[in-house]
Amino acid sequence: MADGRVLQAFQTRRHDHAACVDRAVEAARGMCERRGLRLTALRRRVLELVWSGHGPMRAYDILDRLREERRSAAPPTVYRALDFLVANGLAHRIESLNAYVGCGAPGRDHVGQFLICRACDAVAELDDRTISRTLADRTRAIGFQLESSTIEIRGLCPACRAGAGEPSHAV
Amino acid sequence: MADGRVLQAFQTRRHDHAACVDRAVEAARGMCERRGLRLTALRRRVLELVWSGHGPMRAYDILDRLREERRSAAPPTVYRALDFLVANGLAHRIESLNAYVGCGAPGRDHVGQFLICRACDAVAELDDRTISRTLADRTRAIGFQLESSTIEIRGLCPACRAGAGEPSHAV
DNA sequence: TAATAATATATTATAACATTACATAACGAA
DNA sequence: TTCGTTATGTAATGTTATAATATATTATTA
Repeated sequence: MADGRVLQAFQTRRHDHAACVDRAVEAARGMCERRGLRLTALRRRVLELVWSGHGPMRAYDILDRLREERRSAAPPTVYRALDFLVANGLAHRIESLNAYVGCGAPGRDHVGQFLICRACDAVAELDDRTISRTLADRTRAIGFQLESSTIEIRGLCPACRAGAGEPSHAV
Repeated sequence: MADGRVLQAFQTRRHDHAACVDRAVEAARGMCERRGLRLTALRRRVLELVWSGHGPMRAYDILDRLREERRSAAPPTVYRALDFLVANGLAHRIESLNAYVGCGAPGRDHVGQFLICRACDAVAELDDRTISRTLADRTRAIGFQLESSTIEIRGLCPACRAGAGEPSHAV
């Protein structure tokens, strides 16, 4: 009943974030190789920037960072790279924020369910089968054919809810 | 188990849409009166424009229509009216479309779950307690405190799924 | 009913988000 | 190498949304 998983959990303040980024890039490299996709330097760099925190990154924030290294960067540069990442399951777009997060389980077929902490700005990604099955069942019950879904939940993450102590955060 | 309701169903092609608009305006008037809110001419007109179809209306489309009658209309004019309508439960914003729909059950306390037909552009609004309870249960299970949610489902409505015949549409 | 306070709207400007269109460059297969 | 494909550069513009300030309208109450 309660299968499905937390694909990207809330992180503690002092986790090794460089390792998160490395893991994401490594996973992306493997996935692209297997599928014959080109993880170009630009796409790889945008992926790193998307992963520069565990919080949502906006396109123009990424663009600003990119420009520091690549004079030619312009809006299409970053939007094209983001489109590639999203199309191939390496990142997700958060509609309610016009922003992007790295995918915690690239390659795994899933619909994302996102928990967004309003206090620390971190995002966790779920693939909870109970939720997706319920949505499928209930929409089918009224004759609607589900093709894709946007599930974005705002609230307080466990650490921020506890208040002080060891809050998780967006890095 | 399957309580909750369809707050705004998909409509048939030939339903009396003027009656939908009238009903929405009448409900809004009653609700504003009970709560001491001012349903000004502008807000009422924007509500009518939001309801001019059963599909999502974008702010600048509303603005264009409004300008035909009110020379002074500018972006803040329509955004302020939309903010009022959304804040008071008379309309909902569809995040994944940057657009707005009239609420099918103003006054009723509910979280919206939206079914958006990609073929005819119509939107149905659910308040399915099985879905909302599942979301609450599953997020609580991982320690997250849910405050609000965005649930937007894309796919095919019953009529468009059937193909020909009597497709529903956005009016 | 005139003064006042609160709310709503007008107006101008600009911020924030995203795409179009076309040129050039890099890559990869024949 | 040539050619076709894919990726990136470049300029302009389209779309969505808000800031800031002024004015008008409405409601209250002295």
